[in-house]
Amino acid sequence: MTALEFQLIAKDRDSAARLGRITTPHGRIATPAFMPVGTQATVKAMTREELKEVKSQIILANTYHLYLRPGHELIGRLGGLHEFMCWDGPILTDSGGFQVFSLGELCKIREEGVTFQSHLDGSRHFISPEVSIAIQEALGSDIMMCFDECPPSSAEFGYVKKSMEMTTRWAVRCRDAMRRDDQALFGIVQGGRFDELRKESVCRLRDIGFDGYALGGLSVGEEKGVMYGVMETCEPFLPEERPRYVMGIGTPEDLVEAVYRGYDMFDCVMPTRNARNGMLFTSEGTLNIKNARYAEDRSPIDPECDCYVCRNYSRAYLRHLYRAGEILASRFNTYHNLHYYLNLMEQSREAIAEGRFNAFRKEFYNKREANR
RNA sequence: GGAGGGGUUCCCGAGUGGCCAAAGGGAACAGACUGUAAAUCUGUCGUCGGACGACUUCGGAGGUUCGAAUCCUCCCCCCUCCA
Repeated sequence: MTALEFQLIAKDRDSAARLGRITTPHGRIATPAFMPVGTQATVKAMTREELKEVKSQIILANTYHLYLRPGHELIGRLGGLHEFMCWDGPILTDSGGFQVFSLGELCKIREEGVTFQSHLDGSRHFISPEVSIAIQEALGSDIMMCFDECPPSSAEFGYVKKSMEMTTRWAVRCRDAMRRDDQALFGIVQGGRFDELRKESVCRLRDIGFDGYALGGLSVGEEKGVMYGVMETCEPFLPEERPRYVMGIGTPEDLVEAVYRGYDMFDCVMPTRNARNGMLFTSEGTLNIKNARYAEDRSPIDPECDCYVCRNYSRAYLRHLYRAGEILASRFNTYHNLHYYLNLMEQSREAIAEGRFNAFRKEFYNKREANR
């Protein structure tokens, strides 16, 4: 598999943090990297130009959603996802495994695959590892994800063990189903909160061999300590020369902690969804732009931020836009939040490159503490 | 001038003798959101008190009744139609 190259550029002295570079057919990605989520072939509220302005290097799209609408075959006929959505950078597609988890009762999971009902019209469908890969190949993403099962954090050992073993078998089927050689495939580590299952999952995936390795089944309701613990458990067993992706995280703190523990790629709906719900990220913590105390606040969202929104607009105006239900509120809030996340990653990379990630991490927390 | 309809808690609006501090919606205030069924969802929303409760409310004033937003009398205001 040569569709993806990973170069390890530097390792932090005092932590597991690492600086790297991924090369895909659609460009390079400096890691650690945050990947904005564009489930339905759009990062909600953002144009391509805006995504570039905030320095998005790679974005996500979702197999499940695009299969249902507009249909992966249609996207394939139109030249693939890059051409369809007019994004010429790298794209990672999630396999649809997470939807099996989040759609709950609409799904039935068996060894062959998952039968489910569309959340759009109730129609019945079937996705297996082979189908998921076929969809992702039609979409033409740079990085495909294995089709996996993502159990809730409350799942007990016996269930998680069986689930992880099935996910591992599915991983083999995914790899065997690949027909194209210009796409990379990442395996997904499962095993819930159980260290021995996580270890086993990592080792078995490593034996199969993937272009990169992802931790799945995190940020699904478990305690922070469990999440960080799983990262620590898996890290020593992950091949150093391959990118490591923690799926679905997280808060800014989660990202800093994951980088600290040696992970390279992250994605989360938090900056985009929460933006649309009025929650903004700043160097001093979060703020809810809906709150009455910003009614006459002339300051920018984050005094330390140099994004387009912070350079031009006041909290008072953004609060007004939100309350008035104006579409610009979603756009500005999303723009700022993505800028914050992507900037946090850029700063992390600089810190690692300069061998001061620990100090960076400490300062990150100090600023928050000072303004509580 | 005549006929009819109506004034309800910040707004709109249900309620027409007790189960009404009063449905529902909006606004307001606060919270949640982690591989997006999300520009979504939850809570509070007369005053005071932890809960139970107490007190003050349904245009105004009086009255009937054990009990009134609901019935009666007068007054004030608004709307529609006719002249």
